[in-house]
Amino acid sequence: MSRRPLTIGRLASAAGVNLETVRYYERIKLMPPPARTASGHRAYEEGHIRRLAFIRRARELGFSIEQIRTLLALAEPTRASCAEVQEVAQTHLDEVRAKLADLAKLERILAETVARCSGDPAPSCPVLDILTTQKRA
Amino acid sequence: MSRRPLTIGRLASAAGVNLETVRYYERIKLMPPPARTASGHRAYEEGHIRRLAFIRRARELGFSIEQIRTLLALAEPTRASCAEVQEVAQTHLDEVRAKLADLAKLERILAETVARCSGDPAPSCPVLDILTTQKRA
DNA sequence: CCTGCACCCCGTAGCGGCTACGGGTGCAAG
DNA sequence: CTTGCACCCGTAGCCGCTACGGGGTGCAGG
Repeated sequence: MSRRPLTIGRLASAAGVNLETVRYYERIKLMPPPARTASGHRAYEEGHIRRLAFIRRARELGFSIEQIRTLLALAEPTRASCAEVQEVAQTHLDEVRAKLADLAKLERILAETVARCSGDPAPSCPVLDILTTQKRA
Repeated sequence: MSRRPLTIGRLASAAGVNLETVRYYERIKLMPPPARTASGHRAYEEGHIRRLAFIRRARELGFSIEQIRTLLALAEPTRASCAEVQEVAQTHLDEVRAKLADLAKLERILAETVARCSGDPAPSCPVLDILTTQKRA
């Protein structure tokens, strides 16, 4: 119920997004071009906050810009289909799981290797050993 | 024990790295500029393979280019100090663990949400709900 | 000897998803 | 009236490559 004009700065902080990012989203047509004041300043409405907040939460959940484009289209009131949304989300979940597995493997190797470090100013080091060892994927 | 000249293509495949990436590493001074044949082709030596393979393994372990620069300096035979190497690796391990934790949280939220999808062409969808819900970090 | 082809040369632009910079207006409070 | 912030715009930079285009080189087969 704010009466102040919805400038880009206010929109950005209302949605918890960087101001420059809002302009970027407009450039790549993720956000629609808003109305302008006589002097050319952007004038947003409540709906823009909701859209931007949606985008922000989707980004936090790691969805790509293109996936968000799809989700936004599917989120249109007339259009919503849980099955189609589920497909996008499942694809993303699969990608997240793949990255997670990779990162976990990495963590294990690094943790084991670092743990074997003496911490001495010695010339032999397990970390360098693992990087120098001839092993091919 | 190969007698064939070590061209960039051979070096790249010996170390398991893309050819363009080798030239990129040279541009950013991660690989030293090699000797050249009369016609200007790069002529590498065995040492270059070892250095490039080191870089590749470090990249696979997720070290940044700048971290690798440091590791390569510390790996110099005269220079090696396990304590200093350990510090770089520990920093990287901390970063990996932070990403891992974030990604795990993400995975849980996505998995839970997707699991609640009906799969119907219904207008209500848990995935859209979570993106539309007003919650601020 | 000539042709064809793989390999090499170089510089530059593109990817994703922003972020920063620079130089210019608009506008409101003190 | 002046200060100073918020906004305007276009462009370049970040990381770590990858791709593209338009050439030149080197070697094997015919």
